[in-house]
Amino acid sequence: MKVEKISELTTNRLSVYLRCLDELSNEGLRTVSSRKLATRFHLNSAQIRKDLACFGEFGVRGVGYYIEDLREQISSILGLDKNHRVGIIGAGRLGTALSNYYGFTQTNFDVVALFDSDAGKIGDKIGDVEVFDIKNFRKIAKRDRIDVAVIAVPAPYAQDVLDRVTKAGIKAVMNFAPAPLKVIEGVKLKSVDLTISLESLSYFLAQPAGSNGVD
Amino acid sequence: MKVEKISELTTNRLSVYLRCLDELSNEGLRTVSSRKLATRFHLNSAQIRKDLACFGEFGVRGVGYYIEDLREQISSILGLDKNHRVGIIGAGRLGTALSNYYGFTQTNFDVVALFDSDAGKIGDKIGDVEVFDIKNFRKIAKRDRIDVAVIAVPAPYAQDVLDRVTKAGIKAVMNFAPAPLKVIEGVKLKSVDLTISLESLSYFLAQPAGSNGVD
DNA sequence: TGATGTGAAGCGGTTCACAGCC
DNA sequence: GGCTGTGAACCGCTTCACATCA
Repeated sequence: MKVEKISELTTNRLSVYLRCLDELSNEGLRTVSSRKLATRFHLNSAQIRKDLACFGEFGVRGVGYYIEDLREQISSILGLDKNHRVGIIGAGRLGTALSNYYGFTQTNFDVVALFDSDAGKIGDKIGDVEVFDIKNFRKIAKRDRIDVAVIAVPAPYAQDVLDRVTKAGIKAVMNFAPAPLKVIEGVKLKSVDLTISLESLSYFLAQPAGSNGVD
Repeated sequence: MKVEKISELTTNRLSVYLRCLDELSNEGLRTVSSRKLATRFHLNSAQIRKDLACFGEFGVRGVGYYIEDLREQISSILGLDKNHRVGIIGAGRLGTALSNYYGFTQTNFDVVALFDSDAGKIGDKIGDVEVFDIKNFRKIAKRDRIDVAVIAVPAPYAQDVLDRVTKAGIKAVMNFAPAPLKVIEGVKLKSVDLTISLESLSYFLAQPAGSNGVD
């Protein structure tokens, strides 16, 4: 077992492994080897072993991994046994869509508040989540024990929003605005930039057929 | 100018540079050096120069880059001067939210059709986009000249949908389902996995404060 | 002088290959 | 025999440092 710093790429893959194990578990399997996992889900067996070895010796030589045991181990590593309370900033189309997103509703993340600066939206309810004035973020965040912020505002406002939520003590932020943001030490920022993804597709389609690589 | 294979990381950054240049352009600036670009937008100047050098010599020594000229060059490289027609498979919450997403409506991507297998949804209109039976994908894709597919169905159906759209000749696919998908040669697949992003935040929050790296 | 474009060095992640264990 | 865990090799991306040019 390594004690070095864990790469984010490794933890990202743990998420993937977990979902693969869920599928195998649903099929009633009890054990799986890294090779079987790899061939079935288009992964690399050495990488699976190396990723898991960062956190302990979960496997049994000659056998593989016990699926249920490994699921629990990975869940625990990823902190999926702890609940988080999410505040979404931006009650526009994206923000309201996210507040209903099953990824939030079916996991250990609960959306407990929306925020906006538009007086016309403040006080609205999206599902059973209320829209608050962004000016009251600190107060509401404290009252509702929000520990994760989701930025779903237009790009020009994203940095301001990020600064505001980090000043309120939020340590984990997911950003959907297509803008490069600067975050202070000790805060985790994950950006999902659909613009980049779309333009990447655009670039691919602009290449002469067959001359470009594929994911 | 290199003629080697262009890394996807490079083209992703071109998207970022383009938006940075848009901002500078709006401020009325005419030129910018890689160093100024880097310090202002939290980027690396050497990387900017190297990325751009892959496609030509756009800069002027002693001066920097002409903003308007560079914007046009990058737009052209990314194929943003060509229009694309998007079909979204999955008319659930995510699919319908995406069909209204400004990223689609304000760029060279037009959403022209939605698809679903739920008879209760087929024939509906989301905005002015109709929902078709996924069984008719090939026919509608041809009729409406769809060249980009967006997968917004639950994970267990994602691979089937991907196979169907690639068989219909689609060469560029954006996937929102949290599942590792296998794609045939010559097709570009971009996956946006919110589950991974959320679990990454969960992992970070589960670490003892200060022991974990930050983006 | 000031900035680009680029070979070379550095670094981190992936893959290989095998010792060690069940 | 089969599979894990892991040092070593490999590979690709990033960063440095500087020759080159306006």
